[in-house]
Amino acid sequence: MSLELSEQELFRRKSLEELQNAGINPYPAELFEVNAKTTEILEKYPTDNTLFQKVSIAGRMMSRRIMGAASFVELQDSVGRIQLYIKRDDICEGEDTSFYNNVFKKMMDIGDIIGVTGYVFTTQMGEISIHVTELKLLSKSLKPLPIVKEKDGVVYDAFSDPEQRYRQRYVDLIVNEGVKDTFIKRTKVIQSMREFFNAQGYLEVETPILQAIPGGAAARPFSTHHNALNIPLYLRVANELYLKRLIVGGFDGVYEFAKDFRNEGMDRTHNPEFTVMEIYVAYKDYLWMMDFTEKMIEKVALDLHGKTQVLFGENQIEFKAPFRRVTMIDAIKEHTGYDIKNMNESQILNVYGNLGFVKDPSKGKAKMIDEIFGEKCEHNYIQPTFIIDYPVEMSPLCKKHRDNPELTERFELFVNGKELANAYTELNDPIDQYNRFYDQMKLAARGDDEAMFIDQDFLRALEYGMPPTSGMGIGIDRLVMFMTNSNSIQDVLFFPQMRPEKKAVQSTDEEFAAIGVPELWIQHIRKAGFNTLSALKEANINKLFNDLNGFRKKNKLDIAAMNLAELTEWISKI
RNA sequence: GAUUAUGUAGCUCAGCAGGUAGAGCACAUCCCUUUUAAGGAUGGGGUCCUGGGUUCGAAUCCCAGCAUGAUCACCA
Repeated sequence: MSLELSEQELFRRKSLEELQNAGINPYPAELFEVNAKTTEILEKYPTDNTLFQKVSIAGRMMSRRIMGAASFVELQDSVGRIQLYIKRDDICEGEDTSFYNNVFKKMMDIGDIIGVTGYVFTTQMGEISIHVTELKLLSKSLKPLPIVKEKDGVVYDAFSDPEQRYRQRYVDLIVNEGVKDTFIKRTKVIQSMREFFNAQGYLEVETPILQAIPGGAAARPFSTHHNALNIPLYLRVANELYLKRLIVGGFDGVYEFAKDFRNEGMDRTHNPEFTVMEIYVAYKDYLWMMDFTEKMIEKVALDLHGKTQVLFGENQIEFKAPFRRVTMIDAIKEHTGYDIKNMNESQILNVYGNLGFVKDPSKGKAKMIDEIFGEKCEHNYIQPTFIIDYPVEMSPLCKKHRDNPELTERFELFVNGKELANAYTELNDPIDQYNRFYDQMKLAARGDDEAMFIDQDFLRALEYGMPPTSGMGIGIDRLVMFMTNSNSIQDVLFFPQMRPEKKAVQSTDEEFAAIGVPELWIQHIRKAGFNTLSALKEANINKLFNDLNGFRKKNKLDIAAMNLAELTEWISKI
């Protein structure tokens, strides 16, 4: 990024000054009365063209075509765009045409926010437009916007650089069609789910983000430090253990839309902070929760799209309940041919090896089964599918299966080959829970760095008694990706995590002046590439001398040539 | 973290057998009273990501770094 203002930015700053000199406040304080939206006009006017004959509307000027004494402007408000027809004699008073010729044509630019009043009509080309009778500048734009044009669905000169789109999301939202809609849909997804939960009387709650023991999921946490208590604290990786404490406390159902934080890799489907909805309902089991989950997702699809089929990439996903249910063992049998039912650890190790995995003694039975599933099965489940009944070691917070103590009552929902939701019949036997935590410690000792810590207070809560409960967590970012046909998590987060932007350092004018650089030279020295005093000092003085005078000559600067003595004098003062 | 691609004007991109840096849009000036991504004419605008190296000469070739994307690893 250049430190200097571009020519276009300089023009706009000059226009700003000229506006002020002309007595026009480029940033007026008073409200601007708006009585219509662009899309509302475009929808209603064709059916009744007596409407909108005294319309007042505000937004951003996105394009401008000046045809002599008349101009066409595209005005963009929060919902859409409409064309304005601006005629010199209609916005000027009497013979004085300066408002049109100077203020509108010269001092205003694409990107400025304006308010207009006028009446709606249809142009000869058949486009519904506003014939402007009054025009007011509401906010001057000093940075030129990227100009994106579109005709018949073809976009020209799209603003597409991901770095700029994500770092400057505001620009992305202004110029790229459809970006706003994705985020509106994101909010609708959450609203739809909230309605679904509230209708059944479940309580939305908030639980700690800063946790002394980061529990509830096997993941590496971010750590921080609390000064007053002088203890380490962690950003939560899950809120599960807190929500279950609330079920112990006597709520029938609690849920939270939670930001979780995991200190792991970033890619198209992972951001360090992400949103998860977790819900826990007393006196239910995972079979009930499957019904509940598929109904919830069906409702979300209907609320967003009015139908249950949603296009994702090349796949048409059918979210109509009920979803298919497959046990993990059947899934592995189906996709590898191996029936691992009733196998012990060494038998599974064999299968694991046969399937081409590298044997690793730190990996327990469950971890191997999980890898086999992840590698061989997961990607096959394009249509929503519940995978159920996971091995017990993989699920330390989940109740053992009612029919088979090797398994747990757990399901994960897969869509388009990706995990979307995860749920259990929750473990509420405190002794069993203690033993499972203990097993996790042993796994940790074997080298599994994702094994969980023991949360003593959570065990204490279970000792008081937790009703049979089912809990479910669902990744909101992923759900939104599916519902908006977004290929990347960065497209459904307003501000995805990025590496910090490089900040170019620059010495101030005062610092340059302090070593004796004449005011006239300061900006030219910067422009010639010497932004800091230390850059001057480090440069070879003869090269510096040549560079600066070369710059002067090349740019035909109307200032005296630099002499070497003068230059040496500056450098000596740094 | 690994591999790889990309980084040139405000935006989108050409240029790269090494020899004065280009286009479209945007911008400026002038002309034009209803245009439809674009009315006409003329013009200005560049640390070719950064730093080294090779060379008489580097946007172009080599090395390192930075940023971004993709793939993989990591992520139940």
